[in-house]
Amino acid sequence: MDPHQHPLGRFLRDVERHYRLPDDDRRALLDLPLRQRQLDAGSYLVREGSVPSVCSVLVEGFAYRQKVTGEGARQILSVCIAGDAIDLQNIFLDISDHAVQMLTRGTVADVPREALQELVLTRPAIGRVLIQLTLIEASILREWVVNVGRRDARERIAHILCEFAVRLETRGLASGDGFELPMTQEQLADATGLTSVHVNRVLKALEADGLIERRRRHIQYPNWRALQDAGDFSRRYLHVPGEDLIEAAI
Amino acid sequence: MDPHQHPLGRFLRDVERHYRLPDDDRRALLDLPLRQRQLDAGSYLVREGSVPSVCSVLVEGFAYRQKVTGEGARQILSVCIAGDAIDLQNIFLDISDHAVQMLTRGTVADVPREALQELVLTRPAIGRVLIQLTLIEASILREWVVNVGRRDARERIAHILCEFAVRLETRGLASGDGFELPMTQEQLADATGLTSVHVNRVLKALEADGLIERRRRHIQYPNWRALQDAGDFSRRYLHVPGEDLIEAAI
DNA sequence: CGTACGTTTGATCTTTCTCAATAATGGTGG
DNA sequence: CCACCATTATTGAGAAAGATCAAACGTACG
Repeated sequence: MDPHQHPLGRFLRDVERHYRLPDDDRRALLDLPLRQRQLDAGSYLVREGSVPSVCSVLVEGFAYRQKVTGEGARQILSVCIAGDAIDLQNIFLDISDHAVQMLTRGTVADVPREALQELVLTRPAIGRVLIQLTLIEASILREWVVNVGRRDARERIAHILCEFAVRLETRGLASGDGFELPMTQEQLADATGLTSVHVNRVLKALEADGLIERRRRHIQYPNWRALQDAGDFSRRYLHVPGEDLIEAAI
Repeated sequence: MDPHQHPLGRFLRDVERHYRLPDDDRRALLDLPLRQRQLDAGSYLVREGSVPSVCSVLVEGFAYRQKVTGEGARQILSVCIAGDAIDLQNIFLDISDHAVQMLTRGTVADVPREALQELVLTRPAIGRVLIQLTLIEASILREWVVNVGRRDARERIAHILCEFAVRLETRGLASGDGFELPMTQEQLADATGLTSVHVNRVLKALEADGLIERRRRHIQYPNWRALQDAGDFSRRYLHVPGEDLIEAAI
């Protein structure tokens, strides 16, 4: 069976890149009951404070996690791309501590919470790999704390662009030396703890310095090495499987 | 058996606050092979890039997670308190993406990685509750991204003080309206993305406004409600068990 | 009792924010 | 296909939060 036909195909490919599943475990994941939904940009997948009953996987499009402060400032916490499980958080926590919203139009597959819980707890291979995915998300959050806490605006923007590039490429959603940035400059600002005005100026500066090229939202990096340096970026925190070698080779 | 006698006693009490374990699972955790170590402030529990072979539980004292940028700036990612498991991250990830260092002198109990892995994967109740703990850590990280990304200095400091107060009190390590802050102002700065000079000024301002009182590192908050407001603090993200009620009652 | 570390204070400088206005851009109904 | 509208992007000028630099002051501890 071609996993691309299945709504969870991209998710499963990512899972198995991290840990190869026994046939019956893969089968069990593919046989999970699910309901697909088409969603517009801006629609909520999870609301802060809600009690989730499903666990969604992003089939197509982009989404983002988000929290709003008492003063109404928004902080974006992560960007989900096609193939990401969105609510691993909520499998075993009863109240959502943050919101998830679609960034673009897209498709999600909702899986009943209990069904996934059961697979995680009774099938060691599935448990292991989903824990791994959860831990990688936490690793990315740690890097975001560093990004927002200890890097200046230029480094922050360069860093987040590098992260996108690597994550999209790993998923096969971008090729070579460029990608389509799925967010506005305002959203980029909310992800980096800056204002949209400043993001705009930094993007122009990066462009002026030849670190990126832009046509609308399309970003290219003619000098990938230089962009990584500008963003103090190292892919280690992404825990991309099989890339310890790459890191060692550089 | 009095869990206080056992090195993992505090950890286990915290675990069971989240999810009550069957007797044999509790037994299995207590029977885990472990080696205790006494450590000085500053000693490393985990180094970035290392391949961990043990999973440590903090028995006594404080520790902190940390990452250093290319420019040498340090960002503290979380503070571990007695009873915290330190390397849940590293159970299923092979290379550590950050360092963990003792904040004070203290004691840790090292558990072989494989032994804990096995318990998590074969005993659903243990798997469930350790996943919960991992997810709560991720929730705290999200709040830290917000803190550092979208709050001003005064809010950041007030917020982290509130977080300490609640976490320490929950563990029975602080009582009523005060606690001993286990870190220097410089470390507080590294946790909040500020400079130590500015942290000092903000602390004085909070004191001048009657939000905190200080004697050395001892912090008191005569007006707990006001301190929470100043820090835009809500305990929801800490997922303290049984406190949905409290939140609802306020 | 001196040394090292942590805290406090002042003066100045930078980065980034704020406010405000203008220009592109994409989508929509006629 | 075109005019119009709502977003989004861009630019400028001034303000502010926080950083930096430098020095003095406490306090614990060997």
